[in-house]
Order: sequence, then structure tokens, then C-alpha cells
Amino acid sequence: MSETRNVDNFRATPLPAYQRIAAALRDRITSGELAGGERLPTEQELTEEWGVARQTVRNGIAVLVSEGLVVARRPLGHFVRQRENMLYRPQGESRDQPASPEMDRFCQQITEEGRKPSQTIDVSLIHAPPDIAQRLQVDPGTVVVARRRVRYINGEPVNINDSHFPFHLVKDSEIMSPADVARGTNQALADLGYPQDRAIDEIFTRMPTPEQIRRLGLGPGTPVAVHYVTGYIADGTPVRCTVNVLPSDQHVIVFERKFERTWS
Amino acid sequence: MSETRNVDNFRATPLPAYQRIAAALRDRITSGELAGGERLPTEQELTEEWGVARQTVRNGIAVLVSEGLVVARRPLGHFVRQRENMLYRPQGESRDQPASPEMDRFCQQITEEGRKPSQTIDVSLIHAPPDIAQRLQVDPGTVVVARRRVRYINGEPVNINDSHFPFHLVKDSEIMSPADVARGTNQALADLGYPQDRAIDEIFTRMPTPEQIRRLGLGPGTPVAVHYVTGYIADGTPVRCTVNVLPSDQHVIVFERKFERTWS
DNA sequence: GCGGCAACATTGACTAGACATTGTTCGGGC
DNA sequence: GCCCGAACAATGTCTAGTCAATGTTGCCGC
Repeated sequence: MSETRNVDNFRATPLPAYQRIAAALRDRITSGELAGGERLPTEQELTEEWGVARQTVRNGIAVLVSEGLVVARRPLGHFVRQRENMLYRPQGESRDQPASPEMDRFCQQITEEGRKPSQTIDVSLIHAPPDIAQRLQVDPGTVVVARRRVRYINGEPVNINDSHFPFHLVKDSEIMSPADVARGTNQALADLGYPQDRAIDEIFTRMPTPEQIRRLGLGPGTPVAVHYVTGYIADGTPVRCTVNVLPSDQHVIVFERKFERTWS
Repeated sequence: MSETRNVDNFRATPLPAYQRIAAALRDRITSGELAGGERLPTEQELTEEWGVARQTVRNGIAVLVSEGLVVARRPLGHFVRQRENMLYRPQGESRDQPASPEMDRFCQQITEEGRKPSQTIDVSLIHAPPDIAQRLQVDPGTVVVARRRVRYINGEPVNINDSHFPFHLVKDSEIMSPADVARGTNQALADLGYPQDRAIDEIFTRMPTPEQIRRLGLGPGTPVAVHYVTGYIADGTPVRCTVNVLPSDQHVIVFERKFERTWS
């Protein structure tokens, strides 16, 4: 096989073969020559085309898989991944921010064409994990109410949405029932005497934990965005901490900001 | 798009060895037994411990690397990655949103302890790529001003920040000079008669392109957040489109929202 | 026509090696 | 003491194979 290797230009150290294979395939994908959903050459074909061992080809493909560009569908082959973005609009939850014409434009671009949403809800009392405890300003291990949702579209899980409330605030309320709260839990909280005045949004991006991979049925090479929303009432007491986990290949997070005092 | 969904609550066949190795190491890391910066057992040691071939051990470690939990430092071994978050606060750019006490709390938690920031600025005229053109509502290929910044802390690149303006708006202005604009480009835009009234924020998370890996010196297993800000003046005309690229292992994106009409 | 079964193609997992590459360490020469 | 080079230890790359797992396809019997 060493003959075919001479084709390289003589650089200090040429890129290893598997990276050259990955780069060549990546180019064909990003250039559009291989479109979303299309099948890549089989490992066998690539082995012959490049004159390397099958394992080397597999290493190259593994690079693309970990970049989220390619998925395997055994035993059919490897396929270029389809990306299809879906809007995720944190501000939509508060129903009081009238969308501006520009916002509408953005929303229209990614329309939901007859997708069927559904969800599962599970309410339980848990000891607050550190991240939640810190945001709700309680001691870690304090009992809080966790309202865990997984949202589906056309049967596919797309979104984890876990809301946490201090137990004494929502005890015996509607929020404790594992059913949809039609008017929204924020309205329900307000009805209990805790109207939220403001919220802080934090967004992290990470590779998912195995637990998140399981709950969202994720493929490899898919990072997730973790979005914390901590809601406060007027006196600064936090009353809600929501954790949203979004597979990044399905969501765009969109905010709109108005500048109260304009630059003048 | 069901592409890859492993819904394996029950597994007839036991997990493959490399995944068991990965899981065992991951447990030791997340439990804190192996702390950030610590060295993993060598491949040789793991090979003997598990009684498998070296390649199998390597596959297991590769899983952790692609999850961003582990990095290799040849020829010393594999090390548990240190994560250190830094605040990224889009609203900070507008200097008119007084931070609430809660916001301050969040900022204080991640203090910058004597870090030395620096940046490079590069201004050029470019043909608008599709993503920018769409947001500035111009035809793709139209000439726009690109003000490209890379921000460094302690000499390490941490952030790409590319602002784009329609050429005719900023022609001959201070914005065209490749130097820092002390009062901020938004103020400069306002002084030119284009005060921004509102902005739309979009956040995507992706595995980085090779180009982004190069500019930010990223390691493997690091997703990036791509943050677009499109600024509009009162009549709805977009006057600015900024693209921020943030390595996710270094940033938390933080927003604060005030509810104009409170749930009552 | 139709249900079920077997062959098939393809990826997945793994082995047992070889040689390359590269920071580190340490000892010898000056 | 200091510099340089060699040995070293660890990961990086690659080969050539074996056997397993699994959707798909098409054939066969009914």
C-alpha cells in the first residue's frame, strides 16, 4: 500500500490518513455534493478508494459522527444528517411580550407544519440537587417540588423541562398534580400570591450526560443546551427554577430585547 | 428524522466492553474520585485491568474525550478536564440595563480574578454571507462592513465577535477603523443617526467547524454556542448583525428579563 | 397474494500486533 | 552549573484479520 501514499505533497508531517478521509467527506457534505439524508460510500468502497485498512476508514467516519455531520444506520450505511431547526422562545412562556413584526418574521421562517405535540408530566418531591438549591437559595437537600416534563413532537422526544418550586409555596396546590395546568404554572403561582416580577436566564452548552442521552434519545455528536430560568417575585425571593434541556440539532433559542433607554 | 434514537431501557446483550470501560471511568470522574486535572490510568494499565486489547481501551477513552470530560496530553497520559465557566452577558453590551441585586449575585459568583483581557480587531468589506444577508435584509453578496474581533484572556482566545453593518450606514465613520471604539459601536451607530430600539438574539449550539476550531484553539469534544444579535432601529430596519462564537466550556450565557405585565 | 424465513450487505466490536510521534527526564560532557 | 542528546514512556496511527448484530430483500411454501 505504501505506493499510493506517495501522492501526498511533502509537508512537514502530512495529515494522517483518517483525517484526510474525514476532511474529504466533510468537504463533500458542506459543499452540498452530499446532501442531507444521502448515503455515504460504504466502508468497503472507501477502503478501496483510499487504499487503507477498513479501521482507518472507520476512524475517519468516526470524526464526522462526533461532529454531528453523519449518522450510521446499520446495516444500510452512513448517512448525512438532516438538521431541522425548531424555534425555542423562552419569552413565549410569559404571554405578555407582544411579538414585534421582526419577531414574527423569524417565527414564520420556521413554521410548524402540522406537527403533533404531546408531553409526559411527572411530579415528585425531591431533595434539591446543588444546582437547583443554589438558584432557589435553599440548602442543598431541602425538599422541593420537581415537575418534570418531556415534550414530544410526532412521538419524538425533543425537550426536557423540569420546573422546581420550594415545597411550602405550592403545597396542596394545582402545581402538585401531574396534569397539564391549562393557565400555566406561572399563572398558578401568581394566583397563590407569588407573581413573578423578573427572571434570570442562564444558558450552558455541553455534551449530554448518559442520563440526558437516554431521556432524549440523542444520537452521538449532539451537544445540548441547558437553559436555567430562575423566577423572582418583587422582593427578590426566587420562587421557581426551571431546567430546560434542548438537543442542539433541533433548536434555536430566540430572545427579543427592547432597549428602554435608546442610545441617543 | 428518527435518525438515531437509542431507546434502550433494557438491553438483551450487555454493553460492549469499551462502553463499560467508559462508564466506569466516567463514574470515577463525576463522583469526584478523579478530580479535574488528575491523570487517568494509562492505556496499558487499563488493558491489564480489564483484560482487553489496547484498542478497546482506547475506544472507551475516546468516548470520554468526545464528551469533553477528558483530554490527552501526550506523552503524559489522559487527564480529567478542568472546566471553568465565565459569564457572557449579552445585555451587558447595552449599558442601560441596571443589574438587579440578583443579577449581581450571579456575576459575583464567577469573578474575574486578575485576568488580563486583550483583543484583535480587523475591519474589512466583505460580500455578505447568506446568514448575515438574511438578517440584515440585504441580498446575499451585497457589500457589508465586517468588524471582526477575537477576544483573549491571559493570551488564550475565548471568543469570536464579528459585527456586520450595511456599508452605506457606516461609510467613513469611526466604525470603519480597526481600533477600539471607546464608547461602543452601538453608541457610534446612534451618533450616526441610527439608534437601536430593539434586538433579536438567536442562540445555536453546534460542534465547531474546523475554521472555528482553528480560530479559537479548541480541543475535541467542545461544542460552541453561536449567538446572533440583530439590532433594529425604531422603524424596523436592521442596522447591525453580530455573530458571537463562544466555546461552551468557558461560558455561561446570562439574560435577565423583566415582566412588564406581571402575572396577577 | 401473503406470511415467514433465510441469505445478504453493512456496520459494530474486538484482537494482536507494528511502527510513528513527541514531551519529559536524566545523565554525560563541558 | 548548564546545555545537549539519548532513552523513555505514553499516546497516535495503522494493518489485517475474525466474529457479532441487524435491518433489508427476496424467495418459497401455502
